[in-house]
Amino acid sequence: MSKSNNVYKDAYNRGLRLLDETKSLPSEPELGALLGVSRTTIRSILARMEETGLIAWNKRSKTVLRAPRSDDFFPEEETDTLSQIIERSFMRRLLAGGAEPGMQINELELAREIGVGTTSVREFLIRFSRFGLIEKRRNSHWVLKGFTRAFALELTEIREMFELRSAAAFAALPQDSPVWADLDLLEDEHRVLAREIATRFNEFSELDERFHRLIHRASHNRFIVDFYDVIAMIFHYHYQWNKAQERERNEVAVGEHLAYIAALKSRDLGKVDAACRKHLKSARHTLLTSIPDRAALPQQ
Amino acid sequence: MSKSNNVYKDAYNRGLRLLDETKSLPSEPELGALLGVSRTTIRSILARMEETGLIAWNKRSKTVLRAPRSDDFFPEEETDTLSQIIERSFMRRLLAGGAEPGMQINELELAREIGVGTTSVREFLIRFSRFGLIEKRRNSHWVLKGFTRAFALELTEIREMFELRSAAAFAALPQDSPVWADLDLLEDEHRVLAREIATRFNEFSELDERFHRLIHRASHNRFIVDFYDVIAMIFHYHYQWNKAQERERNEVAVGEHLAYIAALKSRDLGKVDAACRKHLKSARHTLLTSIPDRAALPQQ
DNA sequence: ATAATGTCTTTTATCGTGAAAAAACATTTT
DNA sequence: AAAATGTTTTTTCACGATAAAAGACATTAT
Repeated sequence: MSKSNNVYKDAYNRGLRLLDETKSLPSEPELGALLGVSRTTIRSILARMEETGLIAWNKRSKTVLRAPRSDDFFPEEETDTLSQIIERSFMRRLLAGGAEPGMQINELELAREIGVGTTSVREFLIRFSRFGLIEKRRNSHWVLKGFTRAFALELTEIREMFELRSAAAFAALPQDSPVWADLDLLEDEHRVLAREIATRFNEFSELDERFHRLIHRASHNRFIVDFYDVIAMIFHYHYQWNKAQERERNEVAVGEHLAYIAALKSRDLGKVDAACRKHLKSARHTLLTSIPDRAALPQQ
Repeated sequence: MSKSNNVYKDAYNRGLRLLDETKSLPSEPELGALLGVSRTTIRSILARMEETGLIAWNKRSKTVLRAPRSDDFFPEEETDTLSQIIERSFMRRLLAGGAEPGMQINELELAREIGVGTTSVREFLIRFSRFGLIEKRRNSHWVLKGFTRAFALELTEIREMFELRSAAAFAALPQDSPVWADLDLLEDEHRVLAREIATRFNEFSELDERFHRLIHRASHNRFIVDFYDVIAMIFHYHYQWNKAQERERNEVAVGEHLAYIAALKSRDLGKVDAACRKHLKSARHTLLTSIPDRAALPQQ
């Protein structure tokens, strides 16, 4: 089958949304920059839009003829990257239970089960390995280390170390740094969310990630910034499967974020440290309580 | 060409060294455990040893007939992993100069130049990316971030954070922990090396790695332990190309290690912290002085 | 009965191949 | 002349295929 055209389909869908807003589309290079794809892909998109009667296309003129209907869009599942598909499948198995630490991971079996080539699975596993959940045996299989209590503790230990340092660096940033404006915007979003938490509590996870990434960026250290990928991945799946008291948890977290933001704005390192510690402590607690404790298992 | 048989060749070479020591070889499973390969590979090795008249092999009896000659060994370069070959090629280019930050990395070109398939190069780049020297642009090329001063500073910042914590954890380990014996052994090796530093200074780098890995392991944190891979990789290549004052540098470092070891044994956290800081400071200095300062380059 | 050897099956590592997407080059339009 | 469009080339991504290596099963020896 070689390569799927999900880049095209995804960009096409996003392109359809542009049609609502204007009478005519901009130049090809501009569209490319807007949708984050090459001109080659833009031209395929335009060609299809012309075919389906959405636009009239002649060289520079790209006039919108009608608004897109829901059946103009490609189905969501066709716009995913192979690597996203594999990740989702893999995490489902991992969290579905029956995935005991020490268990071995079979590339061929995974590939067959998901219906993709072995190369893609191999590449996924290599990329995934930096999360510390799997490990490779030289010229042999991968071993699942498992999403255990030990894993969560090791992860949060580093997270706390990194975030305390980043927060301190953040508070020390000069007044004219653009991050303060970013922080103000995030603060507003937090305020709005706090007010409407009853109905919009599930929007917190995305806000949470943006907030912590902003702070970590102040470290100016690529290893710290990159480590947030591990945390984000874990929290992403954690949020998906642990829905217990989600509203309450998020409400508390929003409050902690606001206190944390106030501390940062005060630029008082003692206050920043305290607010950061408090939030990280409850984040750790939330994560830990959602992990089944299989303490007695052999763990090599 | 599919797969090279370097596993077999490397294990064969290591197997030849066993012939010097005994009159007859152990069972196949035992040999497998000894050389770290499967029985399938062991049997190929035995078959060849029989063919070349090194042993007489009949079921359980594997009698050594003669000592191996130098032409019995496979040439060194045939025993390397593909991934080692690619890494070496890649690092040579990176350090040879002309590799400016921001430069793009072409998988196909690399593959052609090294004479391997693109898959292997891709997998190498994915694995290598965790070192923070390269970065992938979404469905496009890789970008070289470069072995810059900024990189070295970010690397050492994390290293210091992790090692101070590990050293403290180490010093807090109970007296009956086996690490103290390991530490004693390493101390002896340091003493011996200190005495013969004039001629054996180039053996330091390997000892250095073993020492620091022992300390990091005390953290019981996979992220800390794994991070040492980044440091080890950088120092490995750094040692290879910066030979200026190698003897003096290593002599100083051995001394610092001995002081560091003494501090650990004292279990006095203040002393440990001081000795660790002192050593890390000079390690950082050594690394920084060997990096050409191309500060003015755009660095995205 | 345990542990080795002998044989067969499965999995991993690597390549060449081809379609999707990007990038480079050439031509036209404003 | 600058910026767009049109065309061609190159690179990335993903697959199936194949030899090396691992692993499983069957048989034999202690």
